[in-house]
Amino acid sequence: MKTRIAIFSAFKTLLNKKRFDRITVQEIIDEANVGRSTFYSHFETKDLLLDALCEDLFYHIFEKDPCPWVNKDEELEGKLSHILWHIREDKNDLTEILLSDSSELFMNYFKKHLKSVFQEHILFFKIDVPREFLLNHLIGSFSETVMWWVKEGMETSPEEMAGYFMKMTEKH
Amino acid sequence: MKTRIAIFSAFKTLLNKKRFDRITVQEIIDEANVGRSTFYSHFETKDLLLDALCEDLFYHIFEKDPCPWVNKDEELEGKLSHILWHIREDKNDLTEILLSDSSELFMNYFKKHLKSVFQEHILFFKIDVPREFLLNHLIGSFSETVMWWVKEGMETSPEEMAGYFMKMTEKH
DNA sequence: ATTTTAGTGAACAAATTGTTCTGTAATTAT
DNA sequence: ATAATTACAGAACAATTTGTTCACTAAAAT
Repeated sequence: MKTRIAIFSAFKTLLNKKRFDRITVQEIIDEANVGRSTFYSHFETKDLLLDALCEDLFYHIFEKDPCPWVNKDEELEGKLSHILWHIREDKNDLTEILLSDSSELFMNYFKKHLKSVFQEHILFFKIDVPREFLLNHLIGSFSETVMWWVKEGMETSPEEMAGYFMKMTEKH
Repeated sequence: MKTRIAIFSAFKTLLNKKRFDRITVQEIIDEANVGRSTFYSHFETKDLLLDALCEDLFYHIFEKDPCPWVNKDEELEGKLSHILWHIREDKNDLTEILLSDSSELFMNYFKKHLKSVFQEHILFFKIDVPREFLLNHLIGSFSETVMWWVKEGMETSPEEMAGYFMKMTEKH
């Protein structure tokens, strides 16, 4: 477990310095102070390391657990600000990574999870466009919202931010 | 010039088969039937080849030239459907590339150009959110719209598609 | 105390990168 | 037509990277 964390940590450090596809396994090994064979016994591939890191980073953010500061019967807007809270509170360098050159890789993972969030609320939107288009639009534009927010330093409060997003896609 | 086209063509072929970062210069050379030194005399790097290809692919789409099917004093919706027309009419395998695993790389380039398009119309939106957020939202969600449209086979007409997009972000 | 389990690091072949060099074909200019 | 210039081929190069294997050591669990 200690090795796994060391590799994750080294990987995150490197992600802040250079693009994912320019990072070599060798560099990760050196940065993590880990034997070559040890790395490969933990992760088959650099890609699978990325997947594992995503899992690790986003696990908390989408947990279904009740959260002290939001009630269970929350509306979409509440759920979204809940997600924003988690991102800001995160202690795993998630926001640093979202500022890196490889942020898209992580956003892709993020979007996959967002799908189920929006799917539950899709029927409340009374806009006359194909449902699949609407879903895609909401996922895409919310993840863009998150990226913008993080880049701006997350000074706007999560609630206000969720409010901005909702304003953009009024239910009519 | 012939060599340049051969390299572009080989690169596009490979992009349909595998991710950008898994494509090697060697493969491009082999596919293009081009000498090693020839490749490097044309493109310093695989990354710069990508840039050049983007330039090539998107040049026509954002050209300012008057277009037969749209008048000059077009509104945003008209401009957007104009862009969609160009994407569908394109004969440079653009849509194939937008379906590839490396589509994000091309969408990033696309977004850069979209900025100026939306900037000219940003003041017409009367939504009470920060202007920079609004701009980011429009660029992001329109590029998501394009991706969705391409993935769906571009069966919806450009005009209708632009209409869907505009419906999502009503000016209030 | 002994048996797993986890980690080290060296060595390996194969592949890739970017450069340099020599030689050849194709243009362009004179 | 001849000469000069430019474009391309392809071999060779050292340096790096990749993924695997092996023999060996440290730590944990039984």
